[in-house]
Amino acid sequence: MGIAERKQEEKQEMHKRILNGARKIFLEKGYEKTSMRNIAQEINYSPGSLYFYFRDKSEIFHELHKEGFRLLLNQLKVLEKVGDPFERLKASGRVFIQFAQENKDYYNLMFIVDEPVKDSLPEGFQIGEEAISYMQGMVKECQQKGKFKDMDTEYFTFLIISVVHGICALFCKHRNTSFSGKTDEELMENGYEAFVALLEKS
Amino acid sequence: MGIAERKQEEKQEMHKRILNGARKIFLEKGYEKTSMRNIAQEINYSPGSLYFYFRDKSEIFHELHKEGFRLLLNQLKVLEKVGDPFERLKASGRVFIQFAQENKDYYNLMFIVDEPVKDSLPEGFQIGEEAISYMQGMVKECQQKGKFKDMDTEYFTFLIISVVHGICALFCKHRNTSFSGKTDEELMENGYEAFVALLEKS
DNA sequence: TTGTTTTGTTGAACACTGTTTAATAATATT
DNA sequence: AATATTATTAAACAGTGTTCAACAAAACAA
Repeated sequence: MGIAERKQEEKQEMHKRILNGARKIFLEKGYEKTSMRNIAQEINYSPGSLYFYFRDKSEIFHELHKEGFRLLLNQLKVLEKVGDPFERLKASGRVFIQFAQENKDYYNLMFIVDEPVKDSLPEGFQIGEEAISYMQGMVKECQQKGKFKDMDTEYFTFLIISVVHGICALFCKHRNTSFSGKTDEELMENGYEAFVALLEKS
Repeated sequence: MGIAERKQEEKQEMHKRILNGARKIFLEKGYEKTSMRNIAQEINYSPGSLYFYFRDKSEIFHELHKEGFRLLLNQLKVLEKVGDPFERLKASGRVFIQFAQENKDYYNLMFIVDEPVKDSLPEGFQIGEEAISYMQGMVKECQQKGKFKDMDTEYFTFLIISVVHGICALFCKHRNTSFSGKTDEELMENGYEAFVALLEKS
């Protein structure tokens, strides 16, 4: 069955080619302002053909959604070596914020834009749940070492996620231009360090 | 000039009528899924007529955007009587979170949806800046009373805003379903209280 | 009360959108 | 070589925001 095999490979190549074109346009113009015709034109295809490879526009988007999660998780992975859970926790936040800074559009696609959430939760959320239990695990480790002892694990985890996401979300929406002189990056990093300082006192 | 006066009043009435129809549809279906034709139909008008009163769809939206801010500020206003700045600060966060819970769609319009941000900042942002300096004032008051003494005022203010917004943003996007059993409201309130606990230790 | 100008309102049109589909071309199977 | 499968396309459909020429209504001037 060499032919069917080659066929499948060709199909996968086309799949990739569409995704590459779509990624470029999506990250350039955002979800709403990207049209199927834009994507098709980018790779010199007819708009209708896209529907041979993807059910609809949101399916293309979700593929990139997952891509973003893989990217982020890879960056978080290097922290596995950090032995002390509190240090690892603090560093995770920094990595997360850095990811948002360097991949603002991905961050938007992953955590803010909600257009194609629709009915069935996208697979990205499965990874999202993993990420949450990963965080919760770290918090628990910290607590076993005496940190945040009087805190409820779940609520505290939720708080930490909220802090980091809040910082990134404000950044992604440029909702933080009202602070004198300081750049977005300064605000984010020092705002986070202020939180770390609170944690350290706890 | 009694006639011109009446004319202006009539125009304002039409303005309001459009806004009322638009509010209903916007809060029902969100920004993207609301069309000018939807709004026109709601008030039995022709779509083109809307453009006699508003430059475009986003201008209608911004009017409601401002409306949301006025609503929120009114709710925050009752806290003026709270003498102790730290108590006032803590209560402000609770009020803010409650506002998001009770006006999820407004919150989306005000702080998350970015479709019509476009070029010139909407007037809502002027109010936003006021809100920020209001927060910063509270933090300063706290610091004068000995709280958060070793913290940078601006970064610390930014952190507080990030925490509260993060909690609300996760809620508005239903990105917090991965916590066992707990309802959204429980998570938000107890997550925030966990933060308050951190502040109190500081 | 005329005629004129200003103010509102409308339907039709334009250029776009996501998506479907019938026709067609290209390829694989028999 | 004939048939069946797979891939591609242009055209069409119903929707979008927005513009505009035509038209009606009211206000003003004579």
